[in-house]
Amino acid sequence: MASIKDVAGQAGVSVATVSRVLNDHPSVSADARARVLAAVESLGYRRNAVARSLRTDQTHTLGLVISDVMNPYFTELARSVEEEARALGYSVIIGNADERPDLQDHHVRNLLDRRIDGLLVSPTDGGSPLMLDAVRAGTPMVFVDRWIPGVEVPVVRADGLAAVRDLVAHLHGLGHRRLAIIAGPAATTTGQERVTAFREALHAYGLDLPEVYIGQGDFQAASGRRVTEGFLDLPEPPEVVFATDNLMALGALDAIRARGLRVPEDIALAAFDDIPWFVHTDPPITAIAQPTGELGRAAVRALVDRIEGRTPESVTLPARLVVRRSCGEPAEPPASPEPPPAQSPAVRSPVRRSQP
Amino acid sequence: MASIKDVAGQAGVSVATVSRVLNDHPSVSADARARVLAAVESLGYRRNAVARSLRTDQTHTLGLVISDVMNPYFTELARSVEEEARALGYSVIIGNADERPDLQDHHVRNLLDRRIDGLLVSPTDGGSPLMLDAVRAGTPMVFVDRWIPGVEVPVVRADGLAAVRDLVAHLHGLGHRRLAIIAGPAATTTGQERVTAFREALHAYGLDLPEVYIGQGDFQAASGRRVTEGFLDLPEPPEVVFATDNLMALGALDAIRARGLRVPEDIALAAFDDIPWFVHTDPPITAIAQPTGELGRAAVRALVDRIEGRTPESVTLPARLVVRRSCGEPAEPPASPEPPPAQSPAVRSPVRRSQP
DNA sequence: CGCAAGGATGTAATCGATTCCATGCGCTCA
DNA sequence: TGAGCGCATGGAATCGATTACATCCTTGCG
Repeated sequence: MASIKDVAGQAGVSVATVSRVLNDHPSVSADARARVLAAVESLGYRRNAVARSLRTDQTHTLGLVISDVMNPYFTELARSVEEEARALGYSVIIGNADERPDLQDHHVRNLLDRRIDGLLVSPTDGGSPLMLDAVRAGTPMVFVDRWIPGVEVPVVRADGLAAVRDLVAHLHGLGHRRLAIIAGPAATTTGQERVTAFREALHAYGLDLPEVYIGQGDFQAASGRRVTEGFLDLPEPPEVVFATDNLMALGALDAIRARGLRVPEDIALAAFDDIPWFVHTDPPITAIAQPTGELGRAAVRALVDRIEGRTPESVTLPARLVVRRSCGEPAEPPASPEPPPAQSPAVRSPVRRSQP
Repeated sequence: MASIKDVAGQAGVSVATVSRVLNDHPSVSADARARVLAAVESLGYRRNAVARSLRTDQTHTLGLVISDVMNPYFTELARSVEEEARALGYSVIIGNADERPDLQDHHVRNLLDRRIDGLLVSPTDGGSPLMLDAVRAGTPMVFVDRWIPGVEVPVVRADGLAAVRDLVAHLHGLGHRRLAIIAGPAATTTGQERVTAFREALHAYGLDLPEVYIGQGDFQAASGRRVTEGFLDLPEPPEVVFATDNLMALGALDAIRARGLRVPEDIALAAFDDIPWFVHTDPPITAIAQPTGELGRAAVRALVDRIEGRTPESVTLPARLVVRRSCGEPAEPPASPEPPPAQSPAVRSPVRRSQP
């Protein structure tokens, strides 16, 4: 492949001049510029990003370590991250951790070795020494969706508190009293928060969240299936299962279907994370929707701010409830719930599909 | 960040020796090796992949340019590609072309600039000059799923011919006679092939595929919706809609639902590409399943073969029909179809997992 | 007319590795 | 005992860019 030297030779100038043309340095004569450009064209020269990165110590690349690519939520996140990064002149290398801390470490190490300019992480666990070291060493980093407490890194995430309250209000309004939850890994912030939010919302209605109604999942479909089977085997099974991510909801649906039970007649189902498919499942699933695209874009902006020397703040965007049929009752007018926290009315707008 | 020089200083040896230790060159005394390793440890040294790549002219990175990340089929493909690549010591940079030739070019250019060792592409169109140049210049390349005719590049793909025949047999057996298809872009091989296969299979049953029953889609959900609406507006609407990818099937389902029609009672639906969600839609969708994971792995192996100097062959794996309820009739025993081409009985075996 | 200012250009150092070549040393073997 | 071999090691070139510094030339102004 042609190098800058070849171009210089062909154009009859020095490599310095070629480099200046390539970087639009002002101090180049029109004549020289034209000759260089011609040479570039005729040789089909393309700048070697590797050499350039070595010299400038910038790769114009962002690393994104995601918990699970097969999860549509993260896929959408990845997509918006790439789009925004591209708009800002960066490329993105995606690492799929598959909810495994060891894989997460593998990718972080790999990305660091490649000298990416900054790292976007949705941590699978409480943070390995490797990641903490990277933060300490000053690697620009931003957490998305999940984060690691006590680490000085901006966090871009959705706040589901109000939406979970709306969900509980909705469920309570439909007459449900025995509500169960499929939790995510305790090592993840989202895993914990969602359970806490759910429990508190229940308390507000004088309801309890007994231990047997808390199933330990891992954000994967199989665990949703397993936990749901456990619920169904209980002497007094719950009336509602709330899966804290979309894959576990899918697993729950599997398990329920396998027993020959119907949703929502025999048992209701709700999920955290809304995805296009939820409109088409049988029945359509009531879910808490995150502003995924917005999150991805905000995360990239924060990271790039950090890379370019500014000091970004954490960003928290609200999630919202999308009511469908999986909890009983056709989706229709709010019928604002009765008792306690009447703040934040349930939003029922259709699922957004376009992007801003 | 510590460099090899720092390590050399700390260990009291030359950089050459450090490099030898790092690359396990045999000619290093146990003593020197130990001192280097200790220095590496104490400095937390990590090899700079950028510098290394510049010198060795290898990045140990594969580029994957995919037509659409939001399509679960491609997501799964990407995942398996990354897994196999990792197993072989390569990283993967994914570029999402979003079915847009310009974006595809952007990514190819970017990846080439980054001097990736090889490129995996599922082309969005007939091939831009850029891509053809790259091939001519000797960039190791492999096409996955789709390909560009006339270009000397190995292709790893699924053959849906037999499965499409099985599908038509199934539909015919259910009494359907007016079958329509939502085609993909004519610029893609898969877009054309699937229509051709469908038409021929229909012919075998003495059926015709009239122009009005061929809708032009673009592999995105919106086009599936639009085309399906067109079909439903016809004086004589089809009895079956066959969407040639899963997103267009989703769009078709949308459109059908929006008219208040039922699947399969009012109109049947089938799709190319099977995805986990099809089990849970209402009704579960009959689809042609590709051995996606296997395709991804085979593609990586072929590409790495090519990179390491061997000369890989193209690989074609069979797709298979998965019957569900969306075409009528509960899914049950094959009930081998009656009339013509009795060859290639519907394959219902589990997905093959072994490699050639 | 002479000198300073500043534009255009080239030379060479540099980034962090890898690797060829030369050197020094200890051994073996004739 | 000395020639020769091979191992361990260091020096220095190299990959392809960027960029500080030096140099030369052209202008403008006093």
